[in-house]
Amino acid sequence: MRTARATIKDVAFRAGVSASTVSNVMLGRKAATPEVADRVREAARALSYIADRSASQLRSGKARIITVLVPNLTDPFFASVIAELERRAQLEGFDIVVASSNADEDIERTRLAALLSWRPSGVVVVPHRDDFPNGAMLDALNLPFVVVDRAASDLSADAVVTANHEATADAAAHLLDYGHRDILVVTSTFRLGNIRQRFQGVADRFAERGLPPPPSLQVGLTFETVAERMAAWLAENKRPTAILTVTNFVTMGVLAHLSQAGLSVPRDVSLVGFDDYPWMQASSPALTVIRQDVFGLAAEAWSILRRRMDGDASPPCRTTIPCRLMLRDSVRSIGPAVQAPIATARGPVKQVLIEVPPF
Amino acid sequence: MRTARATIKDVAFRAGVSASTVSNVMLGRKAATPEVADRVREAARALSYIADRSASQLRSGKARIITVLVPNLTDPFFASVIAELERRAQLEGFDIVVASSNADEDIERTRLAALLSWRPSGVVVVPHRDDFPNGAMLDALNLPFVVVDRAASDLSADAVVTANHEATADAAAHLLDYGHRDILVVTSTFRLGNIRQRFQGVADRFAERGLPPPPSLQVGLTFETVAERMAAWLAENKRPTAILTVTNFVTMGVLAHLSQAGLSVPRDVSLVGFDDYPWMQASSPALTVIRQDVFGLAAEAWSILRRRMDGDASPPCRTTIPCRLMLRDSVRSIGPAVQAPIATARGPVKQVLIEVPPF
DNA sequence: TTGTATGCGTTATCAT
DNA sequence: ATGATAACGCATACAA
Repeated sequence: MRTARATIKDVAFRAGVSASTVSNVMLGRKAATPEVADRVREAARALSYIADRSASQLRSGKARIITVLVPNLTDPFFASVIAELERRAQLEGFDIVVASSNADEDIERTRLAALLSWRPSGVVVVPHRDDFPNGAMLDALNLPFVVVDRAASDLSADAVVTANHEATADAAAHLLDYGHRDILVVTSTFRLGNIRQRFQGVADRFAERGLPPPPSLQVGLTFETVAERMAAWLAENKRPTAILTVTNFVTMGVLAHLSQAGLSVPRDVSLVGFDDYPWMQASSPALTVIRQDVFGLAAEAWSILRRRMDGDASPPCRTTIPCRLMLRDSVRSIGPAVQAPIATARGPVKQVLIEVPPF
Repeated sequence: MRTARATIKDVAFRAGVSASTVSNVMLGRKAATPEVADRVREAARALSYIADRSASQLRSGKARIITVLVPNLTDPFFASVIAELERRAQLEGFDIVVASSNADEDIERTRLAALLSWRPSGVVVVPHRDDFPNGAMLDALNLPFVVVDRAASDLSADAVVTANHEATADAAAHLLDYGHRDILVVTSTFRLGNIRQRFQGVADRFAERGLPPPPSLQVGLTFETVAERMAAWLAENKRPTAILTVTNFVTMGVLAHLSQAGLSVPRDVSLVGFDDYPWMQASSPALTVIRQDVFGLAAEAWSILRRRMDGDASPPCRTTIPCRLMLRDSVRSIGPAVQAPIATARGPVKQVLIEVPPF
């Protein structure tokens, strides 16, 4: 039961017109006699005609494809960015091709090459390293592309990044205001510049208050190592009064360890997490977190891409998207001098539930 | 600084051979003199040649594209399925085009049409309804496709689904064994067959034990409504001793409400969640959950797709992937007669941490 | 307003 | 083993 796919010629034949008329009608490029147009559309419908993109793209040179490359597709941060890009792309008739690099240089290069074979209109990349050596491939093709989330400050490419330094500085101030001095900053790895910035934000705020930088701990990139490293660190060091985690993934790992170790938040230790996903409010207590503006990141990336696709050739630009500290219940006030009582601190921040699209 | 993209002819010219030879060398289809092959590869490298998919596909008729359509890309369940499909596709040189339907019939149809214009080798769909009316489009094209997660039992298409009924029946047995009789089943919506099955699993296990079906609550599809409906229900009904949630999303919402309401798990109410993501272990206490085998679902979907792409024309098949009840700490034993003490119940289930790929 | 002719970049066929 | 040629399905320029 082979059902040969209808081509433009089949439609033309059935409608009793030429292929170019069908093309014009389907694309709405030229005015056609209403009656002819109807016949064409009727024939197309009857044959379930769907234009072949390969042919269309080959001929027109226009792709309407955005390719997205991220380290992995399971991290909710990257998944959210893709979701928002797809939503915007859909509105303007672009399709999204996704690929993951598994944080590997070679895979990243290979995948990028595969994505480029699509002749996409634009590319969005979250590189596995913030110097993005594979970016040269994109530069050489003079192709609109945006680097998201991980971009060295001297990277010569359009970039959209989170206000890492500010965000953690704010969080540090919050912890200091609540009387915390023994703070542990738990990071994934300092090989990533954005992670270094997040630590630096804390250190700088500490310095402003005349304090030495807090200790930091790198727990690596796999979930298993987090609990392990946390346990080892806590065995050798005095337990801090507060922990600041700098990725959603580390936040999960640290919480899992605390839970296993029978430590309660915020009774035994206060916590400020990173990123804001629904589960962080499902957590008991609801977590005080640094909310990255994922929509803002994706929106800006899309906006830049659109500009470049429209021919904008101005120098590379870098946009920094601010975060917001969501005050909830995982930080408790300790010590005598609380500069910012809970009621006040909560004031400016709306305790909205995160909106989740229907599914 | 326009950098014209190198075509196969450019490579051929530079290597001093014909386009056919370049094609043969690049695709490794015919044997070529090693020296010639090297010259071709060298030229290709020098020109950063990447074959144009459109042209290649148009001529060869082979696409190496899998398109995936899901209700939304933010739900971790769908995101995980896509991640695993991408991983497998990558290994065999397929690319993934993704799209979301926003759980809307019309968008689903439109997106499906857009995806089909790629002439994909295969399609994976999580339809917005389990009767999947838009599946006719795929049938008509005689295109390999697999329906995942939501598939009416009489759906005439390859389908991979979770063992919904079994899974919740097991969970119900667990709760009953721990002495719970007042159980509330919180669902998203009974419009979905898989959700109805999940409730039915509980009801049937109750019936086996001579008990009437437990109450159920539909909390809808947006995060806001969950807390609202939960609050309303609890205001009018006696608090159950245990809650069973049947999606990861509902689990989050219920936990968020319990946290807001100051109710502690499992002290005030026991909970069995659905799906198993890292945050469920980060939760305090670690949640007892029904783990859907996302990898299994994706692996089977891929396997079917491969078979169909290889020409298998046997009748549609439906595969049911079993779940696993992960016993952790959110269910407490109540009442006098505990049939299965914690130590025993924990025995067969390894308390492994979920492996998360590096990012 | 509609039709004819051409070519996009590649691969398949066939000839050498 | 390599090359010449044609054709995939469509959109465009131009002719009618």
